[in-house]
Amino acid sequence: MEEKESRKNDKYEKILEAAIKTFSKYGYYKSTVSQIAREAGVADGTIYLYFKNKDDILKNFFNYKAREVFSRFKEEVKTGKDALDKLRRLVTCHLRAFESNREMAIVYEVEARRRRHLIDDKIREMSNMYQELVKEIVELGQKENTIRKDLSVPLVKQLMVGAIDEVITSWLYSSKKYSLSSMAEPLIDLIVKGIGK
Amino acid sequence: MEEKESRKNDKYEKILEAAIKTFSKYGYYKSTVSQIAREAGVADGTIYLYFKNKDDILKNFFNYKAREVFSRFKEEVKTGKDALDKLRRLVTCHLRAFESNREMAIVYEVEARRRRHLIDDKIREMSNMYQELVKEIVELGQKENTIRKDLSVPLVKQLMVGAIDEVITSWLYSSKKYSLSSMAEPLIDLIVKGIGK
Amino acid sequence: MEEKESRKNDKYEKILEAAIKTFSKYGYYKSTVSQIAREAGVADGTIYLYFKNKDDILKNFFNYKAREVFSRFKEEVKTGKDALDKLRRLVTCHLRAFESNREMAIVYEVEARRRRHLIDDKIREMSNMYQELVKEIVELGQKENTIRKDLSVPLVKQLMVGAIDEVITSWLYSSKKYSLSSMAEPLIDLIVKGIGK
Amino acid sequence: MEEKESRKNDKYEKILEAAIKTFSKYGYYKSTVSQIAREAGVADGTIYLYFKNKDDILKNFFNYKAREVFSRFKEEVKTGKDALDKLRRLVTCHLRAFESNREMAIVYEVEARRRRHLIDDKIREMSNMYQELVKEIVELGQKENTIRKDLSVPLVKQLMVGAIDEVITSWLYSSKKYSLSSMAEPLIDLIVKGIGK
DNA sequence: GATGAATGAGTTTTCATTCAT
DNA sequence: AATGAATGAAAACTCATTCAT
Repeated sequence: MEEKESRKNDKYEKILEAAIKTFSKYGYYKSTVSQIAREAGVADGTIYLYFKNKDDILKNFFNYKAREVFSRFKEEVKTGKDALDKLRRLVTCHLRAFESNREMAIVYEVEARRRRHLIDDKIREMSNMYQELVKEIVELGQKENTIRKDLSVPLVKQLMVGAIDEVITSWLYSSKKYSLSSMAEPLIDLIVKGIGK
Repeated sequence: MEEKESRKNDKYEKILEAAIKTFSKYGYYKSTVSQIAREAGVADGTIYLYFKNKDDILKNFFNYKAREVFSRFKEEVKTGKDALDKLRRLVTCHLRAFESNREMAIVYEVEARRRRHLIDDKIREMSNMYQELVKEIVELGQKENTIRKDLSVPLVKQLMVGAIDEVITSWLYSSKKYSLSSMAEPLIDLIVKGIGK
Repeated sequence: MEEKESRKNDKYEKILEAAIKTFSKYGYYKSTVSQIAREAGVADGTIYLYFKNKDDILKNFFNYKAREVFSRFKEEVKTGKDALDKLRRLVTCHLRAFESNREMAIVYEVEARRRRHLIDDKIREMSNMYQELVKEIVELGQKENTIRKDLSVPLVKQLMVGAIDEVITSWLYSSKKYSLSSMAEPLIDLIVKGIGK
Repeated sequence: MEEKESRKNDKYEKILEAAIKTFSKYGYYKSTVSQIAREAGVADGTIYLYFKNKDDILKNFFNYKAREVFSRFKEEVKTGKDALDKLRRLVTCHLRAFESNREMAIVYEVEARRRRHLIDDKIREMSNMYQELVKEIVELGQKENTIRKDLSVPLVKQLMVGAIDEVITSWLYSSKKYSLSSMAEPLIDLIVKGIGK
């Protein structure tokens, strides 16, 4: 039973990994179900035993793959001892996660973040979850008096999320001569202190 | 003669506007050429008199529509009397432009920014052009001593571009109870001073 | 009036020549009306002032261009003093005509001869006209006692027409290191004496 | 297993037969893929499981259908005991084959023979193969002293191929009151002895 | 569960033809 | 007569999805 369960999981994951690989290479619309099946080493029809349809594969990417990564973010934030430490840990962990899984990063950045309105509620919720983390940090920092009080929490959220995404995207399409995680410290410094003198 | 010229332009623009409207509503891939034609009030075949193919419509969006907006940015930056003024003008102008043309904003954010590698050189060039503006401002500010010197110009570029895009995207998918341009001042403040105390 | 007539003819012919050139290069179906118009130096619509439709251009090729050539054949046959002389003249004239107008030859061989059933009666009639010439020669030769009597006239017709066409077609697609008209004498010799000893 | 194999072949052949039927009726260009699918009793898309595209169907006709016929010709020529016997067998076999498969005959004569330059190498090779047979016979006859030596082999080839094709084509578009194979003997007689007295 | 052949709706694109100027 | 922009019907082809084995 246990074994059967894990077998099942095995195929579910294999298809999901294949999909990520394919989506990251050709984009969602130009990827065909057959391509994914071939990449996963299963028959076309098998995909429909694990997913409702093509769209559902993308949705599952978030529920399964991304949720896994995101929960690590949560963990890191929980571990941090104060707001700035939490912030440092979140950004570092985020960049490291995306650096070590480039294909996932591409699918997330290209196919999901920008399509919030088109996609499923689950995905939006996923996206919001991240933003909640940021909110948490900001509010804690304000209590701790390490973060300015005269600022709109949602805006800070947007600044951080936007900056991090842009750093990731730039790295994705660069020739990758630098490591993504090496950007963490300078980025945090910038977010905290600003560009002004 | 004058009239004929404007008529001709008329149809090119009409199709382009219809395409932007359609792309912004359904996304590039889910929009059909027939839909665009109907929206533009022309026959399907007419589209191919003005554009090589569906892809070419998107490319033209940048060359024609976006380039127009971007050159306004350039103008604003040129007008600013110092780095911080230039910065303020750029951000304000950017938010205003996207606020007044929501459909263009969606197509730009969703279909282009995230697809840099897939799309035409012209578009990449377009995208770079913006980043050059930011670079210009930063370097001027460093000379004027209003912007910190211990920072990587590309990273600042990423922070700013990312933050602005995120602010726009959030607004696009919000219920729009606030004006986008009202975000300019607080955003600039944040970028300049940071979140720290 | 006369001049206007000839002007008209001028454009009619120009289009026809352009069509032959185009058809010979790309084949009837892959040639577009626009291509023909461009080649002829007229507007697309102008073609429809001189021809009912695309098909009609092909039909006119036979009525006008080919008929002209074919009437020369008739002339030659009339001039010949006996059956074998007529035969020699016909074959020689035929090969010369097609040699000097390769494009017409291609259109005739490829687009017409093999499509007898698909095409207009006029074309079939055209095609038959040639075969009538052969018949005339054969029957005269039989009277003159220079051509065997124990043979079916239609079959001889087929032998000759088939052989001549094949010689032309082979030449058309050869590297043309030999002249087509040089094949006349050997071919006639073969038709008259056969291959047997 | 055996059955599955034959089933598979079944559909490939069914489509091919349907295509030949359709091509012979309307010509290659006026035949649509949908027509062929309907005729074959399959869905449009199914065609693309067995053939790369419409063109590929025509190419397969030669590789599969015609090659089969042509190899029978080879067999017959091999069987003949001397040049004239080989000749008789070839011509008779050729006419019989085309008589019993009229649709194939039309496609071969109309769509292929005249398009040698446009079509696939395979087809040209096919066409050459036949001409090689003729060459073989002629050269043997010259050794045996039953065929004249003062003649160009390529020209004889053209005479024969041209004549046979013409006899077939004439029959195809006739009301078919005579059998095609009945033309074999008179045709051979003509080729061997010529029309002269 | 797994397969993959078959489906057919849906899409892009072409091009002969028309018609207002 | 001449133009050429506009039309829209028609065609090839793709691919997500189904279902008999």
